[in-house]
Amino acid sequence: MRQELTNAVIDACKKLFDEEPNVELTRPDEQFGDYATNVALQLAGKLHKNPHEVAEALAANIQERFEDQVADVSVAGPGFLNIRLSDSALVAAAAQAPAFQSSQYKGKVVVSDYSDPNVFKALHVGHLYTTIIGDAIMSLIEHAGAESHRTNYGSDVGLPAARAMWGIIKFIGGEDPTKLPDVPVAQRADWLSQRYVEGTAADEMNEQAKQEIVEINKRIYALHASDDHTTPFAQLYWTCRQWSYDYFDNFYARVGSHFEKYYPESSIAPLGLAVVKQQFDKGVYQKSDGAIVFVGEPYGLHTRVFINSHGLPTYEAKEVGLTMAKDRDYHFDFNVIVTGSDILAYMKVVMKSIEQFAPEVALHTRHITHGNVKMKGGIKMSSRKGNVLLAEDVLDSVNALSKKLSGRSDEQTTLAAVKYAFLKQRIGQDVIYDLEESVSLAGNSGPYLQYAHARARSILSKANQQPAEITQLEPAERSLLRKISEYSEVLEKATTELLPHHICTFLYELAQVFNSFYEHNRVINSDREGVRLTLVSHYADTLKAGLGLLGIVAPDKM
RNA sequence: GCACCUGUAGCUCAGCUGGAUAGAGCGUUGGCUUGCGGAGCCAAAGGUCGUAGGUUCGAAUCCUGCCAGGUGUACCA
Repeated sequence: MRQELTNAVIDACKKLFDEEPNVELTRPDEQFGDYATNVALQLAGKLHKNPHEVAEALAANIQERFEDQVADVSVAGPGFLNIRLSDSALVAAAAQAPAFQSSQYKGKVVVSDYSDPNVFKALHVGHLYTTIIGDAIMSLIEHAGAESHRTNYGSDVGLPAARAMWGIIKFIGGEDPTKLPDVPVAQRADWLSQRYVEGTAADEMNEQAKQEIVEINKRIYALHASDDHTTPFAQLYWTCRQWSYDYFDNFYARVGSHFEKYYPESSIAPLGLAVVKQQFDKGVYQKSDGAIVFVGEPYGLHTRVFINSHGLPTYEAKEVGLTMAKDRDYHFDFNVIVTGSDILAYMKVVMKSIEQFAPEVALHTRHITHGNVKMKGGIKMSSRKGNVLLAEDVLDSVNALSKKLSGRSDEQTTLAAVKYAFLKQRIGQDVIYDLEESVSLAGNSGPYLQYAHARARSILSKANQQPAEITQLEPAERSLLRKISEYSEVLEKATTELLPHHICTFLYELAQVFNSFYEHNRVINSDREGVRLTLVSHYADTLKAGLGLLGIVAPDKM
């Protein structure tokens, strides 16, 4: 309906004024109508006419075209054209399947990587955030018709791994894998992250430890190169590495995420190294101070090291390897990478270098960046200092808060609260995490929406009549249906911009409209029960669909 | 220094491809429960949209300067 109206407005402008302006139908305040456009204001200046006259002429023309579907076209304010649909047209618009197939994504292969935790380190609130964001973005793309593949770039080599290994060896008093069973299963993840913190501290404070860690770093690469699983050092490494992956899997299962593939850095580094070396020979990369770099200055970027002077690949070379591996494995149409905004500049250099030898790969890669999660007061967390808020602690503390409120522990409510709290904010800026204020269970929150859904389902389950076809609407009913009809437009916007927060904003507004309706209008045992049941049913389905895209369960009871 | 991002109510945020009285939540104050689930509803107070200019019929939204904060700026990720 929206598209038909848009076309009609354009056509009317052509016929009446021989102009083809940019027409966008917006959703105005309800008092003005269902759709509005400012074309008359645009044209008036150009034509040197009074905007009201232009608008009046357009209004009459548009009204003629839609006898049944448009109830009213009026001119208001400085010259806005306000269109009000007839009840039957509104019913039809709202009944449109909430499916939205985007031509941009339909049938396309989209591969993503996000979350990207480091082996040996604990998952902190930042991982939780990036996982939730990444999931929602991929849901949107998937829902738009893409064939999606979610991957996770887990780092298991490099300096952080070396620091952790140093800490492990020091703690157990030597390269002795038989000591590992002493660590209780439930504490493995915590134990590893402690060793990492110790290794990092030593690396920064102690010159001898620093030397040892450089050596360990080389040995880790070497054991991968020789596929060593037998030496004590290798056994220590592989066992602890597996502990980390088990821990990741458990956590992702808890939040409802699933990655079809891990790309461990160890398997990516050789490819990155090879590609960079190969392209070095072809002149893409250059030698500088014993390292291999990409010179970014000609492109307005800066120069970065891809292979360091020890011959080891840096993050940049690994990122080259990862991108090429994803293309090799999936032949993607789109490659989506979700990370914190702190690596924006690096990624530009990496992609610019890839563009030199695989332009289509670089062109089809979209790097989405988000802000950092900060503590109340804007304090930045640091895993190196060990003062992080762990991902699981966030969930556990919200769970405890929820239990205090409702008297029982409910993981679905907890996840809804946390996911929604993170998703409702536009992606890009830092988010402040505060248990009391940010992760709320009331107001504009996930649990509010779950509750709203459960109430609606409860009404439906207690109904006496069957839902009836809507032929005519009372004002409050119309407001509700009007809001429901916005869903497909919101979905389109969220998908086009890859910004899930638009869905949050809409769902909350929708629930508010419904709750207000519900408070003032009886459904069951009213003389309009059948019609209202249809509305409630439609509303509940819309809520459920929207929450589903956000990765939030919409329970029938709670 | 340079580059990028941010600055909207006490707090946390929407609104930003220019448009009709700048909106929510939390918090504060006051109402609503013999009725479909009160995690709810209704209402009030609270804003020179960082600041100074510019463009425009019209600017929170676009442009420029300034102020404040954040991130990045070669062998960490």
